[in-house]
Amino acid sequence: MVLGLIENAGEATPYQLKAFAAQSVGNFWTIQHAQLYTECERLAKAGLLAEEREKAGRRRKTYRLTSAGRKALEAWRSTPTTDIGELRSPGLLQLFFGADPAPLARAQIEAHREKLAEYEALHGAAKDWLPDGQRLALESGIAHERLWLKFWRSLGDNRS
Amino acid sequence: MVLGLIENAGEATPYQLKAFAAQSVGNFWTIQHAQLYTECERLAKAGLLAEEREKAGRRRKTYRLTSAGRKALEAWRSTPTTDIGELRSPGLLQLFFGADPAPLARAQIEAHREKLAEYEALHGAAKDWLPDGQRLALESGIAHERLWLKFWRSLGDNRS
DNA sequence: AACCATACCGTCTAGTCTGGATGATGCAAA
DNA sequence: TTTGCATCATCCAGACTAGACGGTATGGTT
Repeated sequence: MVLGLIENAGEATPYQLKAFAAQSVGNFWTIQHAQLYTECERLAKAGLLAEEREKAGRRRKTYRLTSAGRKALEAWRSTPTTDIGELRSPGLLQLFFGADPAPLARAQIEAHREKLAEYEALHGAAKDWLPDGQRLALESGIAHERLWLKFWRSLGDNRS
Repeated sequence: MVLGLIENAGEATPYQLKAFAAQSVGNFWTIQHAQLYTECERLAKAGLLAEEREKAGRRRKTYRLTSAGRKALEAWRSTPTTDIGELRSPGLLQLFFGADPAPLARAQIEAHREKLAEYEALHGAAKDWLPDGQRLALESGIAHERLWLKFWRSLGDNRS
């Protein structure tokens, strides 16, 4: 993920990566911001990133891909994973263990509705210039949000 | 999750919990088996579980809910979460960062198809006696698998 | 010119979790 | 009796989490 973000950006500080991630890939794959700093260091030590540090002031570290980094990213990208991940929905966990469906459904509907609105706004604004992969990932996110809404609406009192 | 599993089981050793989780909640919420041992200890220390250890042989530790544990579980269960979790699909991540859709789609379709078949077999066998929450969670899993299949089939060469 | 509010940016820590190795016990078949 | 397999528990290094904390730059106010 870090290599991919840096490829997109050309070059970036960890702090910038944090901002990039927050409004794109972060919607379905999150990491802590502190992690970005250690991960960049690790990747630099492994020779996949080149590090350049400001001499004065904030002494920001800027990273860019090395050719080894580009190669590693490309290798990862061209090896289709068969890992399907997991849903990891806290609401589903509560339901699984016997929570009362109606109030849970209300809470989840509200939250998913917000998320869906956010995705749709983004999609409307960006669908024409987003790279294919990013647009497809967003569309997948939208479809999943719609499914969640359908699921939770089918429970409970059907009033929202 | 641990409290919920132990409530279901009445009493259990961490090793048994591992088995219970693997074929139920583990499908959408996984933890490492080593974690079950430390988590049970932690919960026992917090007074939520009672621990009983065999005197001889394997010296297994068996856990059951204390009344405080029952209360904590019930409190968690009756506080609907607004956390919607995240997708965290490695395949989607590759797609997002520009992977070639066709071969990726093939790999994902195959994996999701297997998972769906597993869920459907389980659903067919257990839908009549499973508690509502567990059945609904399973049905939600099935719906998501179908969505994933639809998504990945819409990419690539459409040949599977 | 001194001050202040706010954004920007990076680091740190304790506790938790991961992946997987390691090793021990019990049981049944050869 | 040995051997092999399933059962069961623990351990470790490294990674990650949640969030506190602290420093730096900028522009506006007094």
